[in-house]
Amino acid sequence: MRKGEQTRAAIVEAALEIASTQGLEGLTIGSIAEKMTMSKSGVFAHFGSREELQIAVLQEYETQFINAVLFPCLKEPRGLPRLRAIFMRWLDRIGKEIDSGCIYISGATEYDDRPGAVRDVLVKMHRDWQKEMHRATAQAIEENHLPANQAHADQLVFEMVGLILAAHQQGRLMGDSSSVKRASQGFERMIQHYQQTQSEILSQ
Amino acid sequence: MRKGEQTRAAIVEAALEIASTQGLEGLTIGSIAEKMTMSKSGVFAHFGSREELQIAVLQEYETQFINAVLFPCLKEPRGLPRLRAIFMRWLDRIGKEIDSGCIYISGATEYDDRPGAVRDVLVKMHRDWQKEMHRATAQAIEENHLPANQAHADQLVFEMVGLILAAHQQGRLMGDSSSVKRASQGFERMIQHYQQTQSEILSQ
DNA sequence: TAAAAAAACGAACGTTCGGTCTATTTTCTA
DNA sequence: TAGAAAATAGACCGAACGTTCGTTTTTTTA
Repeated sequence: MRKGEQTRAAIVEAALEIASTQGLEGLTIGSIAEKMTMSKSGVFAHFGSREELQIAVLQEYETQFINAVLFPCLKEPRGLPRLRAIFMRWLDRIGKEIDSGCIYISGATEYDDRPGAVRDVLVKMHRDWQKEMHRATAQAIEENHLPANQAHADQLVFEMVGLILAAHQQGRLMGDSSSVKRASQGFERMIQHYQQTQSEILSQ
Repeated sequence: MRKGEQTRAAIVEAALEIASTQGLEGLTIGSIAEKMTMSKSGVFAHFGSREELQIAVLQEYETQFINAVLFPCLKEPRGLPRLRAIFMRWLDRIGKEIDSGCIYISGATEYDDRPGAVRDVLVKMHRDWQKEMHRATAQAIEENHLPANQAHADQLVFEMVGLILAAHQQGRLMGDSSSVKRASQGFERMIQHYQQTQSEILSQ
């Protein structure tokens, strides 16, 4: 019904804010209730379990992530321009999340060894996102913006993930204000290297 | 006294195992007590607080880490050989920790937004380790194994951190069995690139 | 070997957690 | 606008948490 959906959406939004700083594990029904000035049971009734609530938060994050990072880049030309745009928007978002935290990243370490529905959803989201990155990279190869060796695509995605993770950790834990710049420099250096490479290094 | 120190060391060891899989936050005094077949209060008395216990676990991890990763590499020739040896041993350790988990990495996301003594200790350990990496990189520059631009050293350390983080996440969360190989390929590619570079890209 | 010191125990504490249940209020619908 | 359905409140549960405390057992020392 109308009112219920409205409240549910507001709860998920509040929960996402809490989960960003406290992690999905630090997300408690009591803390949401307080933030919403509602009773615990009122919050709880919208989800049925904490697990469902955590999954709802993850799905909301995914929606926002795709809207903010991927969609605006689809108007860029296929190939390297689009790949670069995606990485830069991703990195830009990480930069903004240095204050708040990224639940994709915190969730990854929280749930990398905790089986269950939350982990399954999280893994799928990571996998889906990396598939998008892989597609953009493969297109850059098709367009001859990068040398024609599909084996490079996985490696490129892997290294992009690394640059993002480093930017997040160095920015948040170590207080390194130049971490975003370092990640973008790393990206440009990586692209430059692959463009020069006659694909003799990794194909072997 | 004799017996007390012995028990304390055994507790820390057991705690380290638990923290590896459950994280420093998932480390409870009850779980240690169970593993040690001791009473909760018996475990507790050795530390005085959970925070002290967590710090003891971190210090034990640091000792093991330095012994396993850094020390064996000091007999390698200064410069690139030693730098490469350090990275490879670090990566090798991460590979072994794909089953158990690395508390440096899980702790980094658990405590990146949680002020306190545990975070302070964790930050110092990360900082100290990155200083070691920086030193090894700077020596490689001194030895002319890498082009003479000290500005590169920070960037190299940053990218190495990224490769390690990616190997850990992809291996543990995504079940990617080739993550260690990808990280080592990334390292070699990075070194190769810096060796070719006439330092015109990053110095600007 | 007896006294002193250290180590370990076990019960209980106050608190917080996710979750349940019932009653009441609010919202939607016929 | 009356009645059905949905939403919320509030009291409560059992379990787990870190921590405290008085007591007992074990170890060390004199």
